[in-house]
Amino acid sequence: MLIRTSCRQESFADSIFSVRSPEVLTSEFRARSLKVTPQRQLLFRLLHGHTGHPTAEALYAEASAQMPGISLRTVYQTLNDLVSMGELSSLQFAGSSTRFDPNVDDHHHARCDECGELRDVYVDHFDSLLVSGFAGFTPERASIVFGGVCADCG
Amino acid sequence: MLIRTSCRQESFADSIFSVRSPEVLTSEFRARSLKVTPQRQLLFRLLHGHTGHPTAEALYAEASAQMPGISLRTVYQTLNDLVSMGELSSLQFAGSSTRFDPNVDDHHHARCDECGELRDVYVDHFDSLLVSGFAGFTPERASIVFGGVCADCG
DNA sequence: ACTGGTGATCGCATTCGATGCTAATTCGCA
DNA sequence: TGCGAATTAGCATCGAATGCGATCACCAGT
Repeated sequence: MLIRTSCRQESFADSIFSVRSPEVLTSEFRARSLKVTPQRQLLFRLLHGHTGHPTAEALYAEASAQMPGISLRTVYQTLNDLVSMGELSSLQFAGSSTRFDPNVDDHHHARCDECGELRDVYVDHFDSLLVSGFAGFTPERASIVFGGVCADCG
Repeated sequence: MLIRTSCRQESFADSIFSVRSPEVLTSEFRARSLKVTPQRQLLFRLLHGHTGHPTAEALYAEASAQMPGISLRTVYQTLNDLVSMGELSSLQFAGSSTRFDPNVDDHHHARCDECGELRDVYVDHFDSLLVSGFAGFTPERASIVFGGVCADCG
């Protein structure tokens, strides 16, 4: 397949794309009459600065290390809250469990066929695409997933 | 979002995109030492001409009507065989079960946020996209999913 | 500070989609 | 026609995710 790539990644490397700061999330939760418990604060911290695409289980493992006894149920609960507040997005792929994406920027994904590794990619000139077949459908969003092999598996 | 749409759907409406004919699938199965049972023949027929994106359960329901006693297990088995032969593709979305796509043409999808309805769309000028962030990743495939509202739900 | 009320936590049960397993059966080549 | 190999069907199992409910804890208002 033919894909034009740009070198813009250097500029991206400088910025860190993650969920908003624990402080902001705290206010957001309070504003919605949701309580800010130690469990939630821990998850806020874990997510902030997270550049990967962790599963609920992975976050549960990280959280358990710092707070033994925290429940997987609580992790799911908080992640779902964040998703419905738009502070986090969730991704689903065949053959693996839901991944949570702390990057809520407008971006897309590349997924390795071998190991399942997921990386963020940025797409320009999206509006030069020419789409046929909508016929009454009103598009509001688009997400592109590139399949291929990552550097490690190549 | 800004998306250019073309009127090419009229020309597409003339063609029928579905899985290959039962005869072809029969030869394909034989060529791989896979047996062509009545259950499989039935599924070949159901899939051929199918323009939607049925789930395994839906196909099982259709199949059961014509062959009471057929097993859901067998339906999954045959669908998976077809997928690994490249005669069918499978799609997964959050909150719903795997959908099988009899259209193996190069195309993309639009999915209604309300009812989950899925339609095929065709994209031109894909190679005018400018992508950054691959960094070692070798893209081989891309799939675009448009989210929005369909004609019925709008 | 204290306290009441409302939401959260946790762990267990449950759901749902999908697959593993296996005895009995059937396909298809010779 | 017969034999070996693949398939079927049904049940068990699995994994991800959610429902539920008793207990607990945050926090707004006093």
